[in-house]
Amino acid sequence: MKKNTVIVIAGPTASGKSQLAIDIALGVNGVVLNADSMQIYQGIPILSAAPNNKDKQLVEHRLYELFPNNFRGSVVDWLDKIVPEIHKLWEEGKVPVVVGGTGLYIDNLVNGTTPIPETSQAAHKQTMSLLTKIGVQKLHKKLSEVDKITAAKLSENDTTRVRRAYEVWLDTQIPLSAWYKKEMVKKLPEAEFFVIKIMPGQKELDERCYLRFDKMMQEGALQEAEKIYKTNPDKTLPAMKALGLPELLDFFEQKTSLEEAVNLAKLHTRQYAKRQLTWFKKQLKADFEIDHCYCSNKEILKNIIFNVKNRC
RNA sequence: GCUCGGGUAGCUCAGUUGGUAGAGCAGAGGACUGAAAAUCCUCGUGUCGGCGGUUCAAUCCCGUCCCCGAGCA
Repeated sequence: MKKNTVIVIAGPTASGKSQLAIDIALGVNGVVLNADSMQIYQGIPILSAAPNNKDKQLVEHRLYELFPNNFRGSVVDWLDKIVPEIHKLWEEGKVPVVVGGTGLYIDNLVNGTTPIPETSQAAHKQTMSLLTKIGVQKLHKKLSEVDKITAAKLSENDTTRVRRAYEVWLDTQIPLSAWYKKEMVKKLPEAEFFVIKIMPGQKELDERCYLRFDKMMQEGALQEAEKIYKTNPDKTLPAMKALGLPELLDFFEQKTSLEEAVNLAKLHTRQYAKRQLTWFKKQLKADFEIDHCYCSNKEILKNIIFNVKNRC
């Protein structure tokens, strides 16, 4: 295998990614690296399904629980962490096995990032206050005056993207659409990626989503949520959106029963898995695809490792 | 048994001063380049509880029956 190999495992929640990552890492002298936007935060290991001690004993895991949960992280914060980590592993003669369900992160790692500088606090704050003052639709209108192309592409209700586009314009005086014409910058141009997708059918996945949350509850998800609840968290923080956490916080605030919270958490997990499936289907190209959830299948594992060694 | 509510989409409910009805959630599909476990887009025929009556026309008015809830006996 080449020295600059990076194995990437993508797939929806509950598809068995983490298990596959461990099995592959064991087979190729690898180290598992996190590519999940929730598992980068501290204080929610159960709800975010971060690897447990048993997993960590089997094979080394890095880039989990990196930031405090009141930190607003982004793809770039993660890239800044994972890129040096991959270099380090290459030097150690180990294979990085990147695993996670956050398509955007994987996409940026594999295909690169538009070289927009980090937006200033001032631009961010100004946009946020504008947003709360005039609302998304009017902000979208303002955006269309300075960046017609982006505005036309976005729904006038798309808070996240309208905000981002306006912020970039405000900060750089260059429209986002102009930035997108520039060439993407790959942070690991020398890397040889081998992308594995797990793409199970929905029915199979549904059941696993439900079971997954039951298991979380058995492992102490409620206690974890209670700890967060006691810190009186800002619910707009990314980490506070971890599936199940908003629902359990509602329970502690006596807005719902526990049963209802659990049912909703399961539902939302299922809906999320579906969104991931859609994303991976078209947005990410794979070198190897599995059409069922992975449960330590030796044949599949052998096949994958054979393919990796053959190609990389 | 009587009185009052209510029975409308898979669920919670709007609504029609009579011209056969629409939101949220759920469901299906889709988008996605710095909050992505986020954010957003598209898709709505259902004996309007049953049966009669009045009417050109009834889910709406009247009668009656059935079911659910509350109160009174």
